[in-house]
Amino acid sequence: MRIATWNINSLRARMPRLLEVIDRRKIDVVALQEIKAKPEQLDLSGLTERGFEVAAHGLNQWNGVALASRVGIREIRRELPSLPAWGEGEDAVVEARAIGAVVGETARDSRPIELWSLYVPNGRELDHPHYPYKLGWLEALRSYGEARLASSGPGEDAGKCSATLFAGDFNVAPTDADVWDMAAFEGKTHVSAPEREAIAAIENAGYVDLTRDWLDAPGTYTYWDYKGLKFAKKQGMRIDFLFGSPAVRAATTGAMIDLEERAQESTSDHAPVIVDIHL
DNA sequence: ATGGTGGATTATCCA
Repeated sequence: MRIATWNINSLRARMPRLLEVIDRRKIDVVALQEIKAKPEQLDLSGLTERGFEVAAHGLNQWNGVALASRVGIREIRRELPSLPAWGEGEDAVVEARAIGAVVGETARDSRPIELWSLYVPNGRELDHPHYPYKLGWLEALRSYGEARLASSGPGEDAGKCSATLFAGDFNVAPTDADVWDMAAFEGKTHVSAPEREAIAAIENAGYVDLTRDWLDAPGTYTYWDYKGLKFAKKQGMRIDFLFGSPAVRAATTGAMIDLEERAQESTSDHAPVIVDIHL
């Protein structure tokens, strides 16, 4: 099963590109972020013609996530537990920045995976209220991930429960090698110690970055700002990840970042990140 | 020091 995660920066603007990536890379399941649309605004015919089931979740024009699978969607989970709300008083909402689904119980793949498409809040500035919101959001993710592993003891269906995958745009570069120039990020979000500690806590809970071992580091990034020809100058950041539980990690046979796609005209500022998993 | 680009929505906001 080939699983991709892609911050697509508008699913409506980018549907032709998504279909081309799916066809060229033979993607079975894709987690999308920044779909920038409400589910009812989407024309999904290109995906359904290819045998995909789609689940989308979005509240406004800039966040919003989706999952598309052609190995089946058995069950949809619309929100992670205990995500913090953003906003004041009556306007406070739990933003649509996570959608989960259990996918992949087919003849080819003997065990299903609980897969989450995540858009971790950006944080904006270190002194902005969105920054502690981001840290709280990551802590809620860690807590859920830890509970998932703890609940899958040997007594009860351990293999099934522990096949968990958190895929998406984490808006954190976990190490200095994951940004093109640390000096350019002094005093900025995405590289601060608390953000990196929040990612490390998810790793310490038992989740593994499935791509790191398969990449040529440094300089293998997933995001390059549209501004200033950053892709041509190889000035990017690695902020898009698939974090797998031990069962998923053991079943991973390869990974790549689709730099070909990022080089196309009219594509997202993020590249698709792709892993092969054989459970 | 500012603005550089792009999307959705419509002159700003967000990334």
